[in-house]
Amino acid sequence: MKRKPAPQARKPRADGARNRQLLIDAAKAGFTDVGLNVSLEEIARRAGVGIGTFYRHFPTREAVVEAVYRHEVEQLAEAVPQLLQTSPAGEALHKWMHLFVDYIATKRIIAPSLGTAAGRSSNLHASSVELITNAISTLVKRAIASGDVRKDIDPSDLLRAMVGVSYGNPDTGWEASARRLIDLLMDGLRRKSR
Amino acid sequence: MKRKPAPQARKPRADGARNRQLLIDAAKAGFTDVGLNVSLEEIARRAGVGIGTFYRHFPTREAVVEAVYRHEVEQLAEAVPQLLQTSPAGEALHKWMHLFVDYIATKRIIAPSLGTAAGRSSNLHASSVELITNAISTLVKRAIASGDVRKDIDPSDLLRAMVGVSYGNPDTGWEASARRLIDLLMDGLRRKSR
DNA sequence: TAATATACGGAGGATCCCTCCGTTTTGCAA
DNA sequence: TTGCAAAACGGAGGGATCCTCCGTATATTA
Repeated sequence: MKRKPAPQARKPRADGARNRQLLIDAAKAGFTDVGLNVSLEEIARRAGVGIGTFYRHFPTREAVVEAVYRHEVEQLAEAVPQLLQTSPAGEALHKWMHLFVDYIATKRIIAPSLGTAAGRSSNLHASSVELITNAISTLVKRAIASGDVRKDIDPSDLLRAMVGVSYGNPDTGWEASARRLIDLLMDGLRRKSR
Repeated sequence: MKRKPAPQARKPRADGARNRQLLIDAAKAGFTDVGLNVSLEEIARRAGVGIGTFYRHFPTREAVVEAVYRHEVEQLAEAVPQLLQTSPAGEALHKWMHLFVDYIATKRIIAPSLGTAAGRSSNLHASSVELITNAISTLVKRAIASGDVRKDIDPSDLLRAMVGVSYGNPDTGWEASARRLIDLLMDGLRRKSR
């Protein structure tokens, strides 16, 4: 029987957190540069850490893929307040839509590996859908309130349009095309319905 | 400068063709038994050939995956005339629908690896869609002509229904469920609209 | 049957996966 | 500050896999 006189956990070590982030960044770079099958040792090499460190943070390849994806979604969500602070609402929405293209770009690469270990992956999917929906809803509301875009915009429709713009396309050159269409979409949004 | 006095190629060696087929069968078995990541050496072992022979037939893992898929589709197409010869048209259609479940079963496994080497894979997809569409159209037409099924059946709808039955389902037990639904579907088809 | 194009088989070097453990660093308390 | 223990680091190394290369065996043709 053990007492637990000090349930207060120790503060997580700074190097641990730093290396974890380095690994996630290196993994994303590796996926986009080399492909979904980058060797885990190369990811560790890019991050400047030993292979042992890699495996302590991510016990399986799946784990690092999931971490990269989760980080992408979080970035998308966290960008919202920051964009709203530094740009007018309409411009914030526009910039965010371009961030979304980045997000889709990496998602297209790692998607085949995301669903592999079924089960809890559906949780991941559900929570990411929610985060993204909230993000775009907030941005649209603010842009409507500030008069930057027309009033009759359903955030879900806009989201679907962006997904369609990014997914329905052929493999090569989809990204440039998606960005052009996003700009077009934004022009349309700005035509106020008065 | 070389002449080409005898453009007639030599007949392909029998052992080569045989081993190629053995490898495709072994690969399919390996994918379903072990998973998409079976080692290529195990596939060669199952086929009873050396690893060198494997690589001569399939230079990459992708190549063998594609060959397995192509073979599945071909089997589906080739089954049509044979079924029509040995069974009444309605039964032929019913049997073929069950073959289709087998096809989906392996497709579900290897699909993540099919799109990997983009580009010509779209050709593969297009041609397989065509083969399958032709197959089911032929069967439906014959079954209608023989009076085995009702007249108002659109082969494309039927195909979509079968895909939906097989794909919309959860991971475990989908196959049994799909087969039950297929039988149900067939019962519905047999109710003549007169 | 002889000749030769074709296919076979597997050894071996390179790479990758993952574990294990001695060493180093960091946070906390004295 | 200093000392200590928890936490993290790094990389050697065994096992598995990938893929090439080349000597040997076999089918086809004449």
